Amino acid sequence: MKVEDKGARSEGNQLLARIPADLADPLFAHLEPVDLPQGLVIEQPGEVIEHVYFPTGGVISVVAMTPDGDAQIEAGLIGREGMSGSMVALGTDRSPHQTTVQIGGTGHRMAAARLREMMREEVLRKRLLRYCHALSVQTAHTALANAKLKLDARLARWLLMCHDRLGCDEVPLTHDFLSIMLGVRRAGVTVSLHILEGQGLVRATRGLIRINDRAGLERMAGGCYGVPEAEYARLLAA
Amino acid sequence: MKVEDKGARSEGNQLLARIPADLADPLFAHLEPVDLPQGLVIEQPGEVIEHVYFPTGGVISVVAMTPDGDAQIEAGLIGREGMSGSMVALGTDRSPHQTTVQIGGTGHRMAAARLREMMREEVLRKRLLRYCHALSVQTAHTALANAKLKLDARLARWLLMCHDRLGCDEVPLTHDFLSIMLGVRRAGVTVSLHILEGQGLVRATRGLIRINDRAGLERMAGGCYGVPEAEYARLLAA
DNA sequence: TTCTTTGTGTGCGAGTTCGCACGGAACAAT
DNA sequence: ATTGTTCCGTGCGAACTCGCACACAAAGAA
Repeated sequence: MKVEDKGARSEGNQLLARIPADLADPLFAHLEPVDLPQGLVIEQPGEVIEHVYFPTGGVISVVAMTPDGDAQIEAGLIGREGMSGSMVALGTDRSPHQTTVQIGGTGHRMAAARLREMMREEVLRKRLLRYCHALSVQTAHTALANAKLKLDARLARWLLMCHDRLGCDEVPLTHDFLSIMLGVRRAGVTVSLHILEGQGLVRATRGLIRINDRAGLERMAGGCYGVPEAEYARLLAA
Repeated sequence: MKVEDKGARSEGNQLLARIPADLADPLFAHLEPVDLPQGLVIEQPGEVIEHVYFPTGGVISVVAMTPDGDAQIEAGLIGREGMSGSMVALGTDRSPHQTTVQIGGTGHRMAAARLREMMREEVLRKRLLRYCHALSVQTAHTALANAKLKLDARLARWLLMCHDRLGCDEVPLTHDFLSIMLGVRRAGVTVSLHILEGQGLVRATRGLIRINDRAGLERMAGGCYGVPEAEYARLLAA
């Protein structure tokens, strides 16, 4: 294996980065590179999870829903900083949520059974459990945003979280997709985007939103962006 | 130690119940019975958690907030089925949330450091991590309820979750307290309670809400109650 | 090109919650 | 019995989002 290989594989996903070499080798032996096309359903509610995914690009979202499926909302956003299937690390093989690829990208996957074995390694276990905590803080603040923010602000927050994970100023999504994530009307998203555009924070064209002013978006999100991100940084960054 | 003692201590908190005897004895040696008066602040955002609490009565709530504290919402409800300080089990000693006693009661507490040691025991670790998962499902569905339900339904859901944890039809709370938990106006709670009362689901008097019709409340909550409860039952009940 | 699909812009009435504000009722303490 | 405090009921205009509906525009297929 060439030196770049290790660098490349470590850089791709931040959860898997900075793992000690003696652990990294067996770990990566169980990882399989995968494509993550937009729309791919990774987990279905109540169904056994076969693989967990470590994105290196793109965005995955966890959607909480009622059993009949007539109400749904995004409860978690996952990119190269995290992983899907965190509940496997918590000792269960399924969950009542649906998980899909929001923005296409790439990543690595591992059989859920392998992950359960690898969790015996203390370094990895600690890291993944801390991520579970960070993810649950994110979900809690989504609950906060859903309850207290108006649409413009929620949209700003969502775009910021997406921007963090993409590492790129262009978010390839339609208003329709966003409206599902935020649990609002498609027309409402259109209007709110105009407000953000009016302030020069973003620029929207057909199926694409370009982030122009992060600081402005953070202001717009009114204190509801940042706490989960800080918690992640505290526990899992460099 | 008398036989009843073990029965009593095991029955009190459902997370600690049904722990094998050889583990239960060292575990309970580290537990200290405590009173949980309404209003007691158990955790402050960003401050190190000294103890984790296993309620045997009453209700504890986890509140997510912005750093300045001018927006806050309940993100988790904990009773005798669970514990406070689950993030200690996930490997961190603090969180950005505030945790307080909503409805006074009793419980046991353990030093956070002791819990970290006890987590080496596989049986306990598995059980607590599964609880972390159940709690995060609860938070996700709170996000769902906050986004999609109107106030009557959210209130119904909240009362149901409280009822589960109290094992008693009387919820001793003021409209003001409820309004903070739900992140709405106090007056809004008053009106919504009248709607529930109008349908004979509850009966409210000064500082007290009596649950009359659980099934009716579940209908009112429109599918947003039940999923986290089922997940808990699947993973942690008998 | 022409047609079709998909995505976006807009309008309007209705429903929900907000913010504010005040009156009255229950309870505790003196 | 009086006072002070907490809690509950109510009203009103403003703000936000909804649900529905339709026109237009851009991209792709025939």
